[in-house]
Amino acid sequence: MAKENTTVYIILGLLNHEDLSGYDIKKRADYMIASFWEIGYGQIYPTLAKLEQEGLVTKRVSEESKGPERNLYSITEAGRGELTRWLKVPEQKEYTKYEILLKLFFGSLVPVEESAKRIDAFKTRHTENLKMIEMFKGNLQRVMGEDQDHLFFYITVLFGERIYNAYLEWADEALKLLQETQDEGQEPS
Amino acid sequence: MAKENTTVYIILGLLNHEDLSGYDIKKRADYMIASFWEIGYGQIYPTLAKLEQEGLVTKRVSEESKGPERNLYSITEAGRGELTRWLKVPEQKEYTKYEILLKLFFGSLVPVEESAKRIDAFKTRHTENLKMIEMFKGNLQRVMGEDQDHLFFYITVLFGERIYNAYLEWADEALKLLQETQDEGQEPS
DNA sequence: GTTAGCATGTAAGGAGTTACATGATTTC
DNA sequence: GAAATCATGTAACTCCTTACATGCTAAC
Repeated sequence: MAKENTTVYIILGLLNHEDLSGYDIKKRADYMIASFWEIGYGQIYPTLAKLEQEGLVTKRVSEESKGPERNLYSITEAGRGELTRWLKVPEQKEYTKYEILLKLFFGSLVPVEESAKRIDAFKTRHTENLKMIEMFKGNLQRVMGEDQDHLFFYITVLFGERIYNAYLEWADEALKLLQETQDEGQEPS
Repeated sequence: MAKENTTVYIILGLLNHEDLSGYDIKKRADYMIASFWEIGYGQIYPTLAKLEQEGLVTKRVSEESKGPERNLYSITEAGRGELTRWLKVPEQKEYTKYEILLKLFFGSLVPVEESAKRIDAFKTRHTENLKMIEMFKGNLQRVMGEDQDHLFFYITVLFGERIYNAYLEWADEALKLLQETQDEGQEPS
C-alpha cells in the first residue's frame, strides 16, 4: 500500500458524480466508503488543494446565501481522464490490520477470560455493523428495481455483509474453543 | 490506528517465546502473523534498537561460528511487563483498506468486463490463501492433541479460514450479479 | 562462477492520524 | 443561552514502505 495516493481517487470518484465541498466529500465517504476505506479531513483538504493545482478539479465559492461559506469542487476532463486511468490499473492487494488477532495470538500471557471478553466486545461491535449493512441492503434493493445505477454500491454492501457475518461466526467458534479449554482445566466439584 | 507502535508488541510477543534475531523475527512474523498484520525490515531493525535503548530487550552477538554474524535479542522483565500491560488494554478497531472495493464502487466508468476480471483475480489470489490456511489448520490440529499450547495460533487460523471463505463466496455472488446485468443489456439474437 | 539465501542496517518520502484553531449558523 | 452542526484549514507527528548498501555463505 503506497505510491498512488488513494485519497485522490476517492475524491475524483465522488466528484465525478456531483459537485461537492470538502465537507460533503467527508460525509459521502463516511456513509458509503468508510467500511472499506476511511479518510479524514486532514487528507481531504490538502488533497483538494493539490488536485486544483494540478488542474484535475476546479474550485468555486458556493452562491448559497445562508450558512457558512462553502468551496464547491468540480472534476475537470483531465480529472476524469486520470480517474479512468486509475480504474483500469490492477489494484494492490488489500491491507488489513487486526489488533485483536495480535492480542489473541499472544494471549497465553493473560487469563483466558481476558481473551473471551475481547472477543465478546468484537462481537457486539460487529453485530451493530451487520445491522446497519442489512438496512443499507434493504434500501438499495428497493431502489434498484427502478434503475441499476446502484449496482456497484450494492456489490460493496454485499461484501460488508459477508465479512461481518464471517466475523460473528468466527467469534462464536473462538469463544466455544476458549470455553472448552477452561472446562478441561477445572475438575468437576 | 496510531499512537501505540504495534511493531513493538509483535517483537516483544515473539521474543517472549524465544530469543531471536531481526531476521528471525521477520520470518516468524511472515509465517504466523502476516495474514493479519504485516511488518517489514524497515520497521523491525529500528524498533529493536529503540527497544534495546529502553531496556525492554537485550542484545548479544550469537556465538555460532558458521554463517554471517547474528544479533540475538532477548526480552527483559521490563519488556515482559510492557507486553502484559498492552495485552490488558482493549484493542483499537480493526483497520482495513480494500482498493478492489473502491475500484468496483466507481466501476460504472469502465466496461463491466473490467470489473469482472478484477473479481476473478481476487478469487484466484484468495483461493491460494485459503489452501494455505487449510494446510496450517490440518497441521495444527495434529499437534494440538499433544498440548494445547497452539490454541491461540489455531484461533487466528480459524479467523483466516472464515475471512477467505467469505471473500470467495462474495466474489461468486458479485460475478453473478455482473453477469445478469450484462445479459439484460443485450437482446437475444 | 553465479544465484539464492542469510543477515543487518539507513535514508527518503509518502500516507495517515490527531490535535489545534477559528467562526458562523441552526436547533433546542 | 448552550449545544450541535456546518465548514475550512494547518501543524506535528507517527507509521510504514521502498530503495539502497553491504557482505558472507551455501548450493547448483
